[in-house]
Amino acid sequence: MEQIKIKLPDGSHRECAVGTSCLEIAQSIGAGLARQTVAARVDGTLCDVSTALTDDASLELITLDTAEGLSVYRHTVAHVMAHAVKDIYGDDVQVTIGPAVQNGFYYDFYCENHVFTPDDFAAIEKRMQEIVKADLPLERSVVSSAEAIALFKGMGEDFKVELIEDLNVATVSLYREGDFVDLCRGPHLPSTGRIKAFKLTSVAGAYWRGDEKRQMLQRVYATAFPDKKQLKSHLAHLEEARKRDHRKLGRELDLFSFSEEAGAGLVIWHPRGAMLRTVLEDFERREHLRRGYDIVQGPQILRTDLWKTSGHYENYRENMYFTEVEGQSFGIKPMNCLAHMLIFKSKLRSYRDLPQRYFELGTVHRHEKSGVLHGLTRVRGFTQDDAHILCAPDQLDDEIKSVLKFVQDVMGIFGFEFEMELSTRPEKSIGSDGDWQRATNALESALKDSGLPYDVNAGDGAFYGPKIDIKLKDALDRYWQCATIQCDFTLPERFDLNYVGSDGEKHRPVMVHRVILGSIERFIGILIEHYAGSFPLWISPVQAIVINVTDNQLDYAKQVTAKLREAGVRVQSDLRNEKLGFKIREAQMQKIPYMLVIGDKEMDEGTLTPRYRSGENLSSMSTDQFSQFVLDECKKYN
RNA sequence: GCCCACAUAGCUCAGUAGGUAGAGCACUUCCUUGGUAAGGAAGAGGUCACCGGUUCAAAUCCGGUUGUGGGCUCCA
Repeated sequence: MEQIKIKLPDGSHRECAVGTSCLEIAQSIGAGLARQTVAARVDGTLCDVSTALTDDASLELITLDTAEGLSVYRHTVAHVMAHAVKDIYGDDVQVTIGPAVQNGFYYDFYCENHVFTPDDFAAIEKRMQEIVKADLPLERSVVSSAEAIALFKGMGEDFKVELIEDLNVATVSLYREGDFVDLCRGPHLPSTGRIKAFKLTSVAGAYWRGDEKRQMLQRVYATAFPDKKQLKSHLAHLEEARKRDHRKLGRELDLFSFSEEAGAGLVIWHPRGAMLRTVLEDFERREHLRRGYDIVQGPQILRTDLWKTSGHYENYRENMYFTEVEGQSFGIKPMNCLAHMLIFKSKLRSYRDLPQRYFELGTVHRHEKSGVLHGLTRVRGFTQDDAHILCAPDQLDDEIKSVLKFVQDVMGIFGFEFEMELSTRPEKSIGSDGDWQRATNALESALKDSGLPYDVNAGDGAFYGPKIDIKLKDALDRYWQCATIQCDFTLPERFDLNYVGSDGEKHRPVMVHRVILGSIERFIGILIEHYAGSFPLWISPVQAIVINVTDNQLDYAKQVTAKLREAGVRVQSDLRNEKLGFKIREAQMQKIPYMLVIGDKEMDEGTLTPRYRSGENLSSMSTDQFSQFVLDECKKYN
């Protein structure tokens, strides 16, 4: 029999007979590997493990412990879910698409007669179990598009027909398991019996092909794992996320609220939340001054004509709030850059004055669509730590580098890791090739300089310039877009900004928009979940609470509280006529870092005994010692 | 904005053949003076989100509005 030569990723080669399947190669290497293998890549093309090798080729076996392998696994479970739904609801339901996603998979169904609810999950899961138990093989076949269209038309699957028509290819592949057949590129597990653990999680609406003008489908979300243990730990992870939900903690810790009367998406900061903000804002002001920024402040409203000049009126009017007084129309600012440009324009600028770095904790209002609002992370009124750097083109490089360093420093302080993305020139854009090149180079060289990995999103930049987006990773491994650095060639042009160069001629400055935390509201939302409400001492709105054991120490406890407050410690007291254990419990639930216990012993010694929220008791110390300790701790971040 | 669901005391939630409301915690008062995650008793607290409709009668059924949740689309 004719032999072929298969190259493996480690560089080694194997000889085998023509027609040997990928799975057989895996088996020849080891039974364990074969059990783990869910797909293969032959000469760079992903395929089923059953694929027969007909020629010399390179082969990579895709195992379940890789992200790709897990995706294949989940994709097969998605088919099983669609299969189960078709079995139960029959022709009432049309199947559409069902891909694997971040933590599981979904399948979109079209159905007019039935609205899926979590009450349906048990029945669907039960049917899925039966399909898994039947261990049906997934059989791949390749047919002409015309044949496939005829097949799906016959089944009344109009969405599949549309998909095939739009693919506009000669042949398509189908996967069949028992009597269920689905259009699919694959690859898939060899049989349904390989599925070990899955769970339906939620149901939601989704537009057909993501187009809001098209049919609304019913999306069933689910997740699947190689074994029950991993599924269980994933569900526990979700539970932990629920516990940390900033909307829940925001209420429990009395940080903020929303009011139906006031309007959606407008945050009402309670004393503790406002203190948290204040601490962050003070931190930001210090850090910006230290790095050569000037603090500025623009008005909340600006004449509508100005928003027409900037182009915002034309492009983002729908999302702006307007107000009219005495026949004059004003736009409530959705961004802070306009006033900053007016500052630059307020006098003649020399190249010697550059760069100008204007920093503003700027509160903006954007009318976000009602459906997108979410706690603090998506609101209609919020404050950005916004700065605009106006510089000469040859200064761009240094400026971007120092912004990136700034981001790095701040993220380190809060204990966030982050990822970065560079977005380059889109097709529709303004500005000269030279400008784009220079700006993109500046961004790229800063990224390289940082020594951190980054992705490139080619053509994903704003129409007015390239940008770097920074996504921070929180304690639950979720990614959040916060910081962004954007080069802008449009606004300096539109507002005719210029400076006098060393040659005595007028030149156009480049503008860099950048935020570090992004929106204070959003950042606080993320911080709450990142720390699960247990803020580090330096940002805790309440750093310590004085707790007396009995009424006997009432006066002394009041003196201690006053003294600590005087020294600059954010302190409160709980002097209620309650048992110590009860007051400790409440302080614990409020996640206050230090509980300062005062009984007769402390009163006699002139001390207090701090209890850290971990439960650990420190040794007794004087009021001065404690306040010094707190201030020293905070100084590390100042 | 779209799809689905939800809205009862400060909080978490009960309250289905339509007959004007209940628990726990929190709150107030009293008793208790107790050393590290809930001491005891009593009391007060609700136009059942809002507007309209059906009905002898609506927290309950219907429509609308506002808000909230899960998604989709969007995020200058």
